[in-house]
Amino acid sequence: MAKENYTKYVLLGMLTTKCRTGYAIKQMIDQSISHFWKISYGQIYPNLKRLVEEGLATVEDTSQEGLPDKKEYQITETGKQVLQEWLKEPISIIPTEKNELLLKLFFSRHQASDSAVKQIRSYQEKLQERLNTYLGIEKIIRTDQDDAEDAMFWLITLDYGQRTTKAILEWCEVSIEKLLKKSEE
Amino acid sequence: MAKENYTKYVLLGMLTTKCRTGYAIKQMIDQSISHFWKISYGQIYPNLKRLVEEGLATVEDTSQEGLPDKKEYQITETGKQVLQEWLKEPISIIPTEKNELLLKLFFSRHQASDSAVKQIRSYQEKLQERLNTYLGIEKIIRTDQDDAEDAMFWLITLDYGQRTTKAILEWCEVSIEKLLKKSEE
DNA sequence: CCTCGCATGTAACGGGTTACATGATTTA
DNA sequence: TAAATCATGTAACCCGTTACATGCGAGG
Repeated sequence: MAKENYTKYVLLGMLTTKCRTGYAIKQMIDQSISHFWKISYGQIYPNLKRLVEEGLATVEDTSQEGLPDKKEYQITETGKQVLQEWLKEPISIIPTEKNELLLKLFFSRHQASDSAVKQIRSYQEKLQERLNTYLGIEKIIRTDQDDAEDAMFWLITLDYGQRTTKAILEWCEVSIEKLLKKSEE
Repeated sequence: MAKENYTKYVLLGMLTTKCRTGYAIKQMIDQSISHFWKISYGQIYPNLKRLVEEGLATVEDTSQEGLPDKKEYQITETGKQVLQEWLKEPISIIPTEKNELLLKLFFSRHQASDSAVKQIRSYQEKLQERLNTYLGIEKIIRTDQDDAEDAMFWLITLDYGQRTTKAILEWCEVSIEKLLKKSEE
């Protein structure tokens, strides 16, 4: 029941795009999958090294004029196979995402109603910002013709974010109303 | 920027309900907030101990006939205050939940379309089950008149789960269609 | 001269899961 | 007699975040 090392597959997948360096991968992630998968350099660099050790990628040191040296990674055939096998593997469990707002609401009997309403409102604002970010990402994907082959799948993942965000936004409205009604009584 | 120890507040909150022992808390969580907050004994017991050390709860050893000994916890006044302060504190960030399905879809250009469709279908089934679980929880909440004061808030958190799940279910339908259309071409 | 962008890396720390250990009683 | 329920607890391990360290070059 070993926990899967997803980072490995993220890196492998990213190496199938134009990304070649740890730095570029990080940037790419921030602009594409960051709404459902964040990653830090603390994970990227050690794991890239590991990929090479496992024969799933190769490195090449490149010195650039006027810029710091890079390590350019490339996925190997074995790496591609490992990626494809993982893609086929069915997802075992849908993990439950922890939600601090819901946790607070769950115990909100110990709080004034308007205080709970405030919490939801601030959540709402943040979600609205998030929705805007999604629109930004969508623009990037639709503009960048380099990745036309990938675009469709990327847009599907984006759609997920947009739909769920909208649903939660509606929930915010409804819940605020419920709470206000209650405090009127 | 210290990471908050949410477990502490979960336990504090649970101690405001009928739960008195670590075992009972675990059960309660599994039946109520498990859809947005899971917890294991490995967290519960050490943290209960810590609550007592910090004066947020008290313990009492109880021996029962025919049953193992228990440690009955009770929240203190300080504990209640700490809980209430935390409830008021606005949520800093909405964390991004990691989603394995989206990760796979994002890289699905390296996979046959029907394989991606299979992934979504299996996700769909799991979500359907989850929706059923939510209905089960709803029944428990609506039946159990012990917790009438809490019920409203509990139902609000449930509603969140139901709405988002339905939205994702719709997304599944739409995405499958998109993929099928694509493979027809 | 300072900051930003490019670029790589590590160590400490903290949270959480899993597996293991124990043990009584009831029920099938 | 085996399994399930009640009940508590720990240690190993993994994953990930944060903070820190380094260093060059361009532009303001």
